[in-house]
Amino acid sequence: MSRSDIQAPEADSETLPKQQRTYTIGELSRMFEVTPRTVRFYEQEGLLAPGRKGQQRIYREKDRVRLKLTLRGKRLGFSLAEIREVVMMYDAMPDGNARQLRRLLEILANKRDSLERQLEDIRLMRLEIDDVDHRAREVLRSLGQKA
Amino acid sequence: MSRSDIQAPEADSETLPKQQRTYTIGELSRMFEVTPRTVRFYEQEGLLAPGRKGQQRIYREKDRVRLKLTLRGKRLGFSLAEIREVVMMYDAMPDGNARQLRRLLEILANKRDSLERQLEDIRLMRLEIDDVDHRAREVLRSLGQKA
DNA sequence: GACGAGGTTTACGTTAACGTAAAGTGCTTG
DNA sequence: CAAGCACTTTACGTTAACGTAAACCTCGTC
Repeated sequence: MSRSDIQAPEADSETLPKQQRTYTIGELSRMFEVTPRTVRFYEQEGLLAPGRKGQQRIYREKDRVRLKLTLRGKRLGFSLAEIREVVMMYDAMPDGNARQLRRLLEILANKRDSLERQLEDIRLMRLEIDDVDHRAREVLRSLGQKA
Repeated sequence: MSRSDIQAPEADSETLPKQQRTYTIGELSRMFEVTPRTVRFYEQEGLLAPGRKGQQRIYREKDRVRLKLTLRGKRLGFSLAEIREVVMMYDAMPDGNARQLRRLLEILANKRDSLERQLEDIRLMRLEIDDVDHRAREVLRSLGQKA
């Protein structure tokens, strides 16, 4: 090992003062089962803002959380633009002027409404699925086959 | 009014034997707040199969329900291909051979899983939103402004 | 019979969210 | 030092889900 004194080696990976853990793009993408391309694309879209060591990206906890939130939003069918709306304003909060904050509250209320609608949609779709399921099983039984 | 005997006029719109009510593409698209283009596109993708009177499309209850289900699926972030998977097999059921039916049950189980994951995602995202909401309100208060 | 309101087909355009390929950089290991 | 990873930038390609425009029918109406 000819590494000099660049930074702490990843020897002790679990016993850190909660502040230092970083990730490479490869680690992150494996962790969430996305490609590096996707991670870079999210950065380009303003959803992530990793640091750099030379030309390499270094991701911190904050970035990992953001990525997690982003992917969760995607699973719910939100666009990256919508996700950014919330995620970024969350960061812009500390220095937040009142207008921005009110705008944020507005957006949050909208998201909440959207989620409620989704809940209802899920409920209904479940009913439909159960219905189709029942019918299918009955037809199967009428064919003399067991479930 | 010089319409002859093409079909029942829409005079009695509520007292029909449950069998005859039809819709034009314009009616449907207004009803669901989508463009006619969208409705035609869904047909092209195999999600709708309206009848024809001459060159005009005529939609029945069945088509309206399909459209409703399709849009619900979209709100939940499913692709048209995924939606078609379920919607079409639902129709293919009556004549269903056992293999098709088992395949359908499989698909349904997957959808159910997907919905459960979404429920969890919604739950988590709600927590996040509430959190951000709280923080924002507190910052606002610290600025001497109410809510 | 001109016309306006709806419908139709055909076809090219657009946006989001990446995929994929090429060519280069930096480290470490045989 | 050659080779091999893992990372980087640049840039063009691709797919889904429509939008948009043009050009055409077909009514009932003025």
